[in-house]
Amino acid sequence: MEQTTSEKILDIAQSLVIAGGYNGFSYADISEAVGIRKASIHHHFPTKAELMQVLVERYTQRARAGLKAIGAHVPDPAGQLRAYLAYWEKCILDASQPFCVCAMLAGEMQMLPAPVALLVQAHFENLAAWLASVLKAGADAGLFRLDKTPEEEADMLMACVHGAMLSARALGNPGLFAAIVGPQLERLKA
Amino acid sequence: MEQTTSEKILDIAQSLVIAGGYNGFSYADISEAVGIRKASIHHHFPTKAELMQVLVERYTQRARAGLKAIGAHVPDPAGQLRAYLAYWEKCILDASQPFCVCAMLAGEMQMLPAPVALLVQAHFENLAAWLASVLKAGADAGLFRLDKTPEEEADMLMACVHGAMLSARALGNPGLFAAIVGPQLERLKA
DNA sequence: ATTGATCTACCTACTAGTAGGAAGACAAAA
DNA sequence: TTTTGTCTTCCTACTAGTAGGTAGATCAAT
Repeated sequence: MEQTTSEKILDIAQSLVIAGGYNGFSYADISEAVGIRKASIHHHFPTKAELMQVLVERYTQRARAGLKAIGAHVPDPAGQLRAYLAYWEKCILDASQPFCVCAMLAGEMQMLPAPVALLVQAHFENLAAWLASVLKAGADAGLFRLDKTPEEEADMLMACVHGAMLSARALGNPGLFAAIVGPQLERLKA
Repeated sequence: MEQTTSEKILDIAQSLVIAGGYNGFSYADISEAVGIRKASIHHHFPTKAELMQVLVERYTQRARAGLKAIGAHVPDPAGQLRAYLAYWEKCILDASQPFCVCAMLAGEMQMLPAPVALLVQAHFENLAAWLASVLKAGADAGLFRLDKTPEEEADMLMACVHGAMLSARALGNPGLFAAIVGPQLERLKA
């Protein structure tokens, strides 16, 4: 076996969350897609809240690892931002993951089980902090010209990324993501 | 009677959509909030899809009227953008309408009844077109310095606004909206 | 012999939606 | 003026289907 049932369940659940959010899928949907009975999913994840907690934990952990990997493999801050944006551009263009799980769930914040909401918030904080650190490094190196503090610029950039995902989806135009986000990177350059 | 039952239903449904999206509320929720039986809601809106269609139609119509009013009452393009952003800033700060209905629904695009999805898309197009027209007017008057075409700059600004709403919600920080969106207006000024 | 994973079968609560009737408003007809 | 009919709104009572979740059995692997 190369992929456990739990992982299959999480993979399917994640794609369902990306498509329709927390209230947009059911155990029956997962059951059908994975090919096991509903009750068997409860064996792996007793409640939907626990399933979502594990799912978001896994997602945010992977995101942290991904950002760390960019930091390790790409030398300059500009390249790091480009790598981050290129990752999402690819995910959206090939429809493999056309939306951020946490951005999706952020819209439903008020209806989420508290532990899940906390994980979503933590992901936003973590992503903003990473962007801020990259922006600061770039500014210190004289590569970026920042109008505001790195933290404020990071919040602005993160919002643009999530908003670009939303626009691409609303207008059914995957290419729009890059069109919106590309110039944001350009204008940072000193 | 100063507000019809239909309007009450739409008002409640709208606040529920803003809180949790299309799949985040039920006729039972509306019933409880309005104080009439479930079946009576079906009298006014036979199906949920029809309810949502009327709701989004009303929302987008009001939005168009609001943008038109800004154009009529505020003379300069910079002031028009400021008025638009100030409107949302107020809505978010006083929590009267902490999210755009269509931005909320855009996340669930794939699960929406087709007629509703079309209305959501139309609202995005309409808002982007208004922003583009204001940006163009400002650029022609020498008030704004645009790096890209007005249409591209409009897409960027719209994404920032929606992303700022999402960040404010995810981080539980209403003030974040203005912090993100304010500098975007600043940097346009020639 | 026990454990983990799966199954069938089921539960309760809730989903959108329907059938049919009661109460009032209003206007036309007696 | 009263009566009749129609329209609107809301109701109780219901349906079929789905939600998340549980109980208990089977079976293969340890």
